[in-house]
Amino acid sequence: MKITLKDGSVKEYGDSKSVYEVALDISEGLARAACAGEVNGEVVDLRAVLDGDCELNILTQKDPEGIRTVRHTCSHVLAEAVKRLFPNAKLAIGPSIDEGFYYDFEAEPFSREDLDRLEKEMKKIIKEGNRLEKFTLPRAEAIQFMKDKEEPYKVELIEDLPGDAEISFYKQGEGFTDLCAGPHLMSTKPIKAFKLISSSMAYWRGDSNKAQLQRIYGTAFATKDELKAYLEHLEDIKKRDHNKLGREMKLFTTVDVIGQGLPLLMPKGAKMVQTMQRWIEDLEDNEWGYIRTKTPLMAKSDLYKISGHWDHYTDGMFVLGDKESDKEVLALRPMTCPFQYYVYKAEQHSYRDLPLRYGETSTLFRNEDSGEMHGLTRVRQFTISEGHLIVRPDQMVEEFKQCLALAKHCLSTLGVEEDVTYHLSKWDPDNREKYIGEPEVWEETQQHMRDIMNELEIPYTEDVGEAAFYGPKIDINARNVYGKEDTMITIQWDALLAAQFDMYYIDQNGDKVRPYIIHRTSMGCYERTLAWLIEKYAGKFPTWLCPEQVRVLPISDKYEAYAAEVEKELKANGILCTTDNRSEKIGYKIRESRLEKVPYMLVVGQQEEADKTVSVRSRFAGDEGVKPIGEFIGQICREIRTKEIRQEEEQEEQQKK
RNA sequence: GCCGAUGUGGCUCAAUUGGCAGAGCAGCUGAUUUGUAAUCAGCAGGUUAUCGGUUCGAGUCCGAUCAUCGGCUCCA
Repeated sequence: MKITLKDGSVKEYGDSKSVYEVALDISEGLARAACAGEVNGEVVDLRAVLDGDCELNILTQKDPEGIRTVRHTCSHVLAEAVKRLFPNAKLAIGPSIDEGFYYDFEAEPFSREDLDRLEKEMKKIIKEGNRLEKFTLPRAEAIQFMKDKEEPYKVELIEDLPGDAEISFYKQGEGFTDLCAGPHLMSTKPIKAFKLISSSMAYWRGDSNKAQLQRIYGTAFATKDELKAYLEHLEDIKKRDHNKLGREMKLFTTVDVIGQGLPLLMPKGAKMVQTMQRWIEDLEDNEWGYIRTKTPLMAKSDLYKISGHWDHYTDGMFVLGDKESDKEVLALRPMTCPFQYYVYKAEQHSYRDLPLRYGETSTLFRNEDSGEMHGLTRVRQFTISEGHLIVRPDQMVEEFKQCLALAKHCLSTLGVEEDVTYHLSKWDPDNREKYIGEPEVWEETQQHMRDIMNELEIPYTEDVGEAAFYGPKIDINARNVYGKEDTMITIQWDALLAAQFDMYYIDQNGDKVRPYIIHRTSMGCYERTLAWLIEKYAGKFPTWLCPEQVRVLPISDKYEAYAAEVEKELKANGILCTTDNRSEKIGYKIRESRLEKVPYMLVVGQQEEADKTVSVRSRFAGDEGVKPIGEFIGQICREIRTKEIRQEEEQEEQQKK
């Protein structure tokens, strides 16, 4: 047998070699191999060639499916190691995931030392290099097989499979056999580089009423270098974690006695939020036809009873007073919708008035479960660029599109347009009590939203059961540094709540007609967006967002007066500016300014004072030379006005000791 | 909410088996007056998250509370 690999290299095997042996040989060199090759002069997919004989797909570890297979096999090696060291552990499930794999066990919690021991045992197993052999059993026999092994979770898994299913197993050497659909490597040997990352608790089948299992996370790569790079990458992204960097940069903090999920924005963080808020409010009002409202942060329970939140959402609300009593009960608002509806209802509206686009910078309160709080991304109080559009049905599609366009504009201005995914969040027809309204309305609305997305050529996924209780929505999600997704922006289609609140307009014929409503945000909530920006830019924000845009650095106190003059002139132009008047060397001041990621430093000394110039040093280009003050002001004002995102200088960051 | 880990000056971290809470950076004071990533010296700063317990003695051991972090979404 002669195999020509994609890279042109040729491998020859004697006829006595089985396909298994050939495949194994190639799989050992997976990093170099390719999944397509030539066998005896004919181009074939090696997967297909080998499938028939031993089921294993030959894949390169570089192709995503290949490395998945390696990781999946690695999770079974972990399972074997756990059974060797902790014979009483029960096996649950062990899939490969985006950046690695995990396996759930019923066992005592694993410590880091346990993980280290398990890693050693896994290395041993890999060295033994046992062949993985697949076999199948009819369902009844499979159940008995796992019963004999005293693996109740596996029994449960098999019991959930259809009655006529052939259940597949992998025998991994003499000591260990696991239930698995495959595919797997044919041997444990090609696992060249792996690492157990962490352990934690997970519920059996993700259900908090079911057993608590111990989950071990790990990862595997084709080569040791790739693993090393990945682990370094993990260290690296920790440095831009908003929860660490945001505190270091004094953007926010938390205080024990204030409480969970209630971060304090420090002056620099507050300034950034103010910058964004002013931008969004002016943008919406001046360019996108919005009008502003300012409504209360709390209301009587009566309001939430009308909106449906009292029935659907009380667990998530802060209720002031005794819910059971007859006395007046207030609740902090978890959303602004009904408040703005009453603004609408306070006047009578003609069809000519519509659409009405109400915007509000609105602070909301949501009583998240105590374990859910995280930095600035999951909090109990937050402020959102919220808005509700009251729209005639015939205007709905166009207005919805405009909301998407505004959201995209905000994202691209912030420089994060490429980092998001779009999701059509649908209702769940099998869980109807969670939603109000008729199935036909839901299906029709969802189809409208599909049409809009397709017309705008925005790629999106459809997520069942993620809708609001009153309507489907488009969610725009972003990943944090750890790859976890959060919703940044949401635009919701609501054909139902207007009836709930008896909202109407008068049409051409003088009849009362129900409007439709769009609930939307343009750039999401300020706290979460700030967190996202911290991670996106690793704290090196575009100048327009920086809480300190310029720092004036006099060479010595002889030039304090001139520095003050420069600062005054910058501030008169709306530039956020400070002066470092300490009696330190210029190098020290520059170092500190760099570490605090201030975009522009203006060094001033004798020469500058004499010529009325500034010596510009920036985060983007290093030394930008000496310029007249007016020229620098013109340049930075333009950069701020256009919200330019200048390319960062390629320079080794010196680390703080 | 649940499981686990963690909690020592503003920050980063020390403190043998329970035995005098310590350093660097930051801060303050003084000296220095500096030309593009760290000038020198001195001083001050802590009820070891909070509350309780064990002990002659607790940062260290035990319990509770609070907070922070990881996980509870990926389904043989």
